[in-house]
Amino acid sequence: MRTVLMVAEKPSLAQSIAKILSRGNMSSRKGLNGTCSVHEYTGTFAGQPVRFKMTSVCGHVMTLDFLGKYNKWDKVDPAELFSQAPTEKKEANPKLNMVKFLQVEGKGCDYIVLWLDCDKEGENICFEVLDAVLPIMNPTHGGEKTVFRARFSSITDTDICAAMARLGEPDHNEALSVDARQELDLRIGCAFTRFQTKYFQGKYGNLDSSLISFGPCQTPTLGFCVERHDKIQSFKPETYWVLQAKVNADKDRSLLLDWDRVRVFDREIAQMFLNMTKLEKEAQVEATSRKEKAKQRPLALNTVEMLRVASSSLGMGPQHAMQTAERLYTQGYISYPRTETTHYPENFDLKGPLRQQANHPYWADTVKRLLTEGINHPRKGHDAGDHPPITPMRSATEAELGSEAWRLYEYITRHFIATVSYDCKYLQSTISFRIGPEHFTCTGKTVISPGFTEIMPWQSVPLEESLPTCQRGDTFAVSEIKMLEKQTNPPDYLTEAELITLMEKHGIGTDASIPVHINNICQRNYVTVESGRRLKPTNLGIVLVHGYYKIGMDELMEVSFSPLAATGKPLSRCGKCHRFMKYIQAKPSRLHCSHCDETYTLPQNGTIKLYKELRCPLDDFELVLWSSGSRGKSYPLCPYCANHPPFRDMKKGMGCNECTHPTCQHSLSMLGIGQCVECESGVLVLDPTSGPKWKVACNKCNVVAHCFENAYRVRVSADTCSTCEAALLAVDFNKAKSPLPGDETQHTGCVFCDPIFQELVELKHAASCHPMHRGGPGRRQGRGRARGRRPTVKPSARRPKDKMSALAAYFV
DNA sequence: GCAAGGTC
Repeated sequence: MRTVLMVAEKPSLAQSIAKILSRGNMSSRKGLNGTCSVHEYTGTFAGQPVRFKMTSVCGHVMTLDFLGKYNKWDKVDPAELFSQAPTEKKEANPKLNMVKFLQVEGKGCDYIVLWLDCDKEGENICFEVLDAVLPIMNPTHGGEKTVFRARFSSITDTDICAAMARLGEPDHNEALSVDARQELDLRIGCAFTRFQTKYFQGKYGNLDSSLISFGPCQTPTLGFCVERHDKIQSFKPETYWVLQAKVNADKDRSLLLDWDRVRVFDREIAQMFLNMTKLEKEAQVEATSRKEKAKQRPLALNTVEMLRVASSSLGMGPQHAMQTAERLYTQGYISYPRTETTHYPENFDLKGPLRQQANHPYWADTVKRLLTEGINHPRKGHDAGDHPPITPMRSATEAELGSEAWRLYEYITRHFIATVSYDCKYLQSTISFRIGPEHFTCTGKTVISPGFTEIMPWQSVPLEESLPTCQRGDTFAVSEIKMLEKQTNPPDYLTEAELITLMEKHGIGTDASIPVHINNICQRNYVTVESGRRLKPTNLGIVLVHGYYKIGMDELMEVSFSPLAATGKPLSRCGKCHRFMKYIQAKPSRLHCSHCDETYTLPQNGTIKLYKELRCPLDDFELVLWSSGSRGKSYPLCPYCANHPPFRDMKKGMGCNECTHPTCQHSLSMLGIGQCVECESGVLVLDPTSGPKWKVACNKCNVVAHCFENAYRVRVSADTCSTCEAALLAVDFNKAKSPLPGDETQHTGCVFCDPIFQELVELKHAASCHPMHRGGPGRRQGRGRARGRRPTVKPSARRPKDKMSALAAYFV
């Protein structure tokens, strides 16, 4: 007979599930670690009779840590922990000998069914179990499937049986996401903790810097406390004014009325309203209403709510409350105390636990009444698929439990009785008054039936005097009307209960770990617990959190500045997503693609325009035209190439006039004419956008040659000058404006050597006309053919030897 | 000596 090994996440679940699947017909024994049990029974699986072995692990089998040698704080740079230090998986709890236990039980098994909790951590534990067990299980028979995953959402007969009937496979990706989470937690936590601790160690006399920890959960937890502290510190009280009126209800009773305007923040305005009402002798009833309202019974109790109430009403910290609850659970007084669920399964036996309380000295009457008159169905809550809500399982007295455990038990029990009790019903009466032109209201509540508030008296509708019976048109004598000056108050420090709510809302920690994180920030001396279990950050806690904000800077900057995506104007299209990028003019000017979340720096100190919607042939980004002004130079550039140079000999920030692309029409290769007359490495490049005041500009220095004014077309020819190797320019003029001899409108020649062009070219500097920069005798006038390649050949090799003075005269 | 997750 083949054997099916089944593994749950914890011993209690293995037992419950085995009980359901075996219909109570199983034999149980303890495993070798003394903690996990094995429940065995027979049944059918995959159409054959089999033996089932249901057991469990105890949470995670493995834990992630750095290799042992990285434990030496003095010898390891924390930065190494952040990225390079290798990690290894170790047994989470060596005492439990979990791997050995799984292997002993798994040996000789043919199939495995994974009953781990149905969340990511559970999925990860599936693979921890498989790593331990698969190598020692029987070999598979002809590719038959042997690994199964049971997916269930509650521990009920129907759900468990349905899961068994529809087994799937474990999800490796979910498990891997937990591996990633573990590694991030470890690296971030350890690296920053060691860095902070070492940084502050021995620096300040009054600071206990033995351990200054940082973590992805504990630090945000502390952050909430400091945030509240900052709100208190920066609070500026405001004065406001309220009108308060009293009317005579009966002979000896007066009624306090609330002003419909609630309050005003301007004294003179308040005074004006007072003046308008203070001489009135009567308050007139304008309307009355009576509405029946209900205060809902509580949802069934889950861990987080229990911790909240333990803190706020019992003054019991979450860690302590959890320990107490666990003891009550192991002693059989309450059900499993770690659950997110606030919904009882349909077939949950609510009367059983209730009957247990029928003779309790404190609430026997209430319970007996519920049992005889019928219980109310609990409200529909949230089913997280883990465990039923926290429920008292057995009656207990204070003497039996001791004061602390009793108080928690009493609360859990009262809460449970409340969930099967009726809502509290009350009558809300409202009378609307008018005194002069101003409106006032008076409300009163009277309880119709207390419902659950009988067992939870602290939830009672506060006793209020009932309102006099009256109707529209009645009048009451005004006994007093006055103006009260009050002030807005700062919030108080965060209560533990509020912190738990914030953590839950922001997904910091889990129901099981929230108490640990809160405990951590207390133990590390980041916060102290004040009266009413309010958490007041210490100087250390405040300084740390403020420091993190400063490092992040965003928090401070965003107050005054808007993010990139919300700034700038659409200019050119991104080559990746083909959406418009925004041009941010503020220095340093850049283009930002909000879709790709990429920023491209642009050359500074000039203007940027779209360049005819032309695109770079390399990356499809739309080109932009950079210009230093009408008398300066301009060139197209590709935003992507300028930030990611496409060729080896290009540098960041280069435009198309320095691009060595062999065929692109905007490149140096196609528009370059010859070496610069002034600088060593520059090349004069035709600016194709400059007509009709054509320019040739050096792509390195600020030399600009103005030429061929009024030509309607200037092109760089493929031919070169036979004397100086510079590229020839082909120039076209209109007939009317042609400066060419005869009636010529076209001419092709060398810009340096051609006598006809001599009159048509003038050298200037882009930025300055200082004589120092003018070309002249003795200065360097190298130039040469640069087309198709950068002038990598030394200028001197191609410099015409006998033309120095001629060129000097020519260009000045 | 460090994190966070699971469970005892």
